[in-house]
Amino acid sequence: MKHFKRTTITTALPYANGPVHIGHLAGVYVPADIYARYLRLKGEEVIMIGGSDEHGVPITIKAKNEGITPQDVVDRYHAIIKKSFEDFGITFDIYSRTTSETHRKTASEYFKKLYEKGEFIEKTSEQYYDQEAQQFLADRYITGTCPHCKNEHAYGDQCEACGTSISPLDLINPKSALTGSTPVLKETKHWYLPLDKHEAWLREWILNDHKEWKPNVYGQCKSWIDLGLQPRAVTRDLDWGVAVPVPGAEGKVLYVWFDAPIGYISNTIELLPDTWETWWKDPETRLVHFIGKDNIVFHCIMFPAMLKADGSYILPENVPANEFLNLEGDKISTSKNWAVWLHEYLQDFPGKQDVLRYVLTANAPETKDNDFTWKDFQARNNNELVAIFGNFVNRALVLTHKYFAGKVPAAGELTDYDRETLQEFVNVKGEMEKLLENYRFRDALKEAMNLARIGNKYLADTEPWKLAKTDMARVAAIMNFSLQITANLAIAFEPFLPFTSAKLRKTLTMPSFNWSDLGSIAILPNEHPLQQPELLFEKIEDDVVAAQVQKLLDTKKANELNNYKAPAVRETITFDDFTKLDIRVGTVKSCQKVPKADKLLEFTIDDGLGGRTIVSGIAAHYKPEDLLGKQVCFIANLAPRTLKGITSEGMILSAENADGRLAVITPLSEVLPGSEVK
RNA sequence: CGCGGGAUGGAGCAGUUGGUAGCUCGUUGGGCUCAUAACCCAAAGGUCGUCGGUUCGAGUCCGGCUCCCGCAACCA
Repeated sequence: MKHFKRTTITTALPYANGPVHIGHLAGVYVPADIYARYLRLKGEEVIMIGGSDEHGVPITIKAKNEGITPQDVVDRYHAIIKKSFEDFGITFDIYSRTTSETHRKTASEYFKKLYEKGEFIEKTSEQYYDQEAQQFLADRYITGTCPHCKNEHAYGDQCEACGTSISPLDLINPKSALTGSTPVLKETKHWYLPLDKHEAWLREWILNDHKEWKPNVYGQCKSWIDLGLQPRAVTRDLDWGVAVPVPGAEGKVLYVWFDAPIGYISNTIELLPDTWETWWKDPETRLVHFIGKDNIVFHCIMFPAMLKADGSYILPENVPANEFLNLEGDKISTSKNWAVWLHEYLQDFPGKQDVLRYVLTANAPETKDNDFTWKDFQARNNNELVAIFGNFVNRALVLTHKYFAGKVPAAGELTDYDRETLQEFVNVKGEMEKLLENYRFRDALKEAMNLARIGNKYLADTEPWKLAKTDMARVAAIMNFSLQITANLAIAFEPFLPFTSAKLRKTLTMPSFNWSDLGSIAILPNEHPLQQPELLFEKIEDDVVAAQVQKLLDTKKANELNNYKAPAVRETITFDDFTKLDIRVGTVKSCQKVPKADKLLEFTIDDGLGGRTIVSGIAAHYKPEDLLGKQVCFIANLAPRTLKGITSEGMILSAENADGRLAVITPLSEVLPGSEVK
């Protein structure tokens, strides 16, 4: 493996139209922080760059909807995001924003340099323009009739009814989603980065030189390159963003995908105004982009093409993109509020940053989409952190305080069993390094956890509490050995669980510590003083996770209601059509469940004409006794139908709610059975 | 037939160049009692989405199909 002098870590810039959630953390920030902490612990030079992405159309839409300025929107979310990262222990060297003056200047100059070098091509095209809103419309903000299936609510890029991709120009009867007005076609000029000209070296660089990239990353790049790269627009007609700094570009800004990655550079400049170039241009610097799977082509193809077009920059050494984290079986969604928000977690679980860090790492979506559930969160805390890690540390410290007054007792000659145990973790440093340097954080964490497992087994097998009656010298040796394992835990967990590691080091009176000590059993000297143990983790009770689940269920319920739109009215019918329907009121004389059918209830209805039998599929919503004696409306002249061997003579009417719940229709006051409904 | 990734015991995940399927949690039984009813040992549980092919031998290679996720607006 190539040796580097220093490492520049970038983390995907969270879009400042909402707070950060566990999906962002699991995909990007937790792994990046583990990597950064690990490298620092080894004494390497490293910077971790972060910031908010604050430009783009959705922010302007959100601002418009709320009646505030885009700046208000990004100020609000930037503050929340920055604070929650800090409290969570993500160790950015800088967390800035793309609305900063430094960024505006940097991005502007970056564009200008490429422009002057002739790295762009100019194209004029016709696009839909909303005269009322005075802006060009993104494809998604144009609706109209689908040319294929005639669905009237197709979007400018795709018809969700028939699934075909379409161009906004094909839409019949286009309408602006912003104002509802009919947009007009208008010519506009844009600058494009000709990715096709970069294809040859990109192919060589990724497909030959970086076969070690993760399969999802490599596969997606290969697919793009094999399909042939197309020029991509780097400017847009919009008033929120970095102005395009060349003549003839009034009212145009840099497109976010061009703008945002330059944020990595401008934030480095803000951090290190004098030496930033070392971190971006020296071939002995390792550049690593931590991102989610949705951002792969931007970081592997487009941003490298931008860097190459400039000519003075290094290219990323790796782009360890993660897959996605789902929440309780459904995908996380900012707009549907289906998420565990970091700032809310920090409020609901004070002091438990490491629990979330642990769960997100142990279940990180490194190779495929994974699922976060509160039940799993509780189980991993109670059965792993508390029971294995916390418990071992507590055992070792309590026993030492009991037998040796809180001072590290003298080590003894190693027995065969001691040596056997040592053999199990003497290589832990090398193993963890190999895994961490290959971005396999989940496995590296498992390796660290294994130390605690070894410790528990060691205590169970050596049984110092029994030997205390006969052989205190051996007990001393056992406790020394156990405490050395505990010290190893403090080092090994620093990248993963920094708060816990700090607490543990305090208890062990270990002000300084070295990664290179990992695997050693001579970390703590004889007579080294220990503090009173405090519990590293505490159990999370059922009611706490139940409350979180309930919070999500409430959200889900609220979403269903918010998203509910009454179905469109059907085709007009004549009065004659209506009179064909014979709707009556009847009284329920008897009602019972139909055997071997989940949904069916069998009714006997007094219809004033001698009674009739009706079978209705509402067993999931009503118990038979709920409806006995009640009056219901039914269609009296519907052709009979046999259900589960019972002939149903009509249909009982009920209304269906958004969540699928059924409500039987009943007259407001009692009428004679058989009365007509008109 | 748009492109990429995924589908492995109850749950969540590993499975490197094809050679008798592993890990953590959970479950069951036993042991221990220093420890946050924690810890240790053992066992049960999978025809590796599906159909077909290559091979002495396939979770692993090839082809068809099904389902999930992502990209093509926004979103890790």
